[in-house]
Amino acid sequence: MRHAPIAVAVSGGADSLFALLTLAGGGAPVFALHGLFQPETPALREVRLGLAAACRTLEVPFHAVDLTADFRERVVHPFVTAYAEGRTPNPCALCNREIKFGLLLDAARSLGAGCLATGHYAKLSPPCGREEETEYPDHARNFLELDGPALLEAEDASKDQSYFLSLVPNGRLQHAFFPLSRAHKSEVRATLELLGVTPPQPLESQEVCFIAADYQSALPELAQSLGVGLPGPGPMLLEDGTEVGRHRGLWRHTEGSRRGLGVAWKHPLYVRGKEPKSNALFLGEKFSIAGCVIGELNILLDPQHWTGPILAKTRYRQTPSPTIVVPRGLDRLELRFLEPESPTASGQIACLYMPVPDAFHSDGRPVLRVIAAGIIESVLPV
RNA sequence: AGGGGUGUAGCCAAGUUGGUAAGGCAACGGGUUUUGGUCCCGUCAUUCGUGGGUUCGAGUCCUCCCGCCCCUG
Repeated sequence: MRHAPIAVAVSGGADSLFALLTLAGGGAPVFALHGLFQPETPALREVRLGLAAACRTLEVPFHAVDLTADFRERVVHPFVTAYAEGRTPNPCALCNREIKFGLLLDAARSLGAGCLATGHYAKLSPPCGREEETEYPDHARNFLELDGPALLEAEDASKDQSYFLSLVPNGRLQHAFFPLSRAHKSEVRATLELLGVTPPQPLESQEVCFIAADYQSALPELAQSLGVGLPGPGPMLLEDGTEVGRHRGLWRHTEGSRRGLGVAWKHPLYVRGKEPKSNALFLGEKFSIAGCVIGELNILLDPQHWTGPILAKTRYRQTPSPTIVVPRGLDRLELRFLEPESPTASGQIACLYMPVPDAFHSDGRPVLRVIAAGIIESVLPV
């Protein structure tokens, strides 16, 4: 039986190139798909041409699709709007939902692909277009078969990106494929080196891809180009109401942050909260939060199966920690952390995990499955 | 005007019986990192309001002047 080809999303970086090489070497029909997310600069043009050249060498068809307008509308605009309204957005999570596994996946399928592979470090069980894996015991398989495919943490814990993928709906994950699920970063580098392949974009993608430097210096211009107004300077207040200075815009600060306040105090001052209405920034000592309320939910496993311990992650680099989940109406969840967590902000992503029974990574830690995620609307004080 | 106090880096602030300038904050730089943030590391006073003096040696003692604060009139 003839399988539909697999499209491989190639950004120009090492990880997606490794994904392409892995699949192209596997004998299955593949083609490369390069999404243009931003207006093409000379540097981006170099990346695109480099990818096209690499694909010619590999004898893999290469396609490029222009998604700049959609990216601007669905990722950049909400990003700017969120800051303007006092939230702290997570554009990467939105991009995965809207663009990579939204429009780019659509493009892949309209080009005849059955699946879209990307260079993300995450795991799907079963992977798109493949049989269920047999590496786990029965308990695990029974759990993984519920509402599949199951989105799992990657083998390489330090690179796991399931958090950023957690807003992608089930129906979309069915067509996703992550060749790097078991790869380690060092392996990716070594393989590329061995094959003598140099990624057209040598630097790791980090920070916000559509912002060259830091967001603070780029946001005013972005906002202006999108016609979004950013609030201006306002007071910085201690909790007793003492004004200790002026901030240059609430969007420059986020809850829990310390740096950039410019206020010399007896101890470090942290942002305890913002009040868009009065344009005030509240400062105080370092603090923790007891939980949060999330909306815009993406339920990946029916809550009737949420019978085991649930772990939550409210930021990318955080060990998932035990949480009680309480429904709040029909479309919200309240997370109550068993232990206080460091602060997070509205607009950020909370991702919920459950350990897969009897399933462990090679380093012994349990395999975690993403069961739901949502966007943080408010945080609960300790 | 009189009495008391005080003056150490951008801010706060230690500096012991004089011995050759702690620490915190901020800032800047770097590290970790496909969001923001946290965190970690590094850099940051040849000089202690100013001018003299005592001393082998003074931020630390004496003294002049200057500034600021408080109290009394």
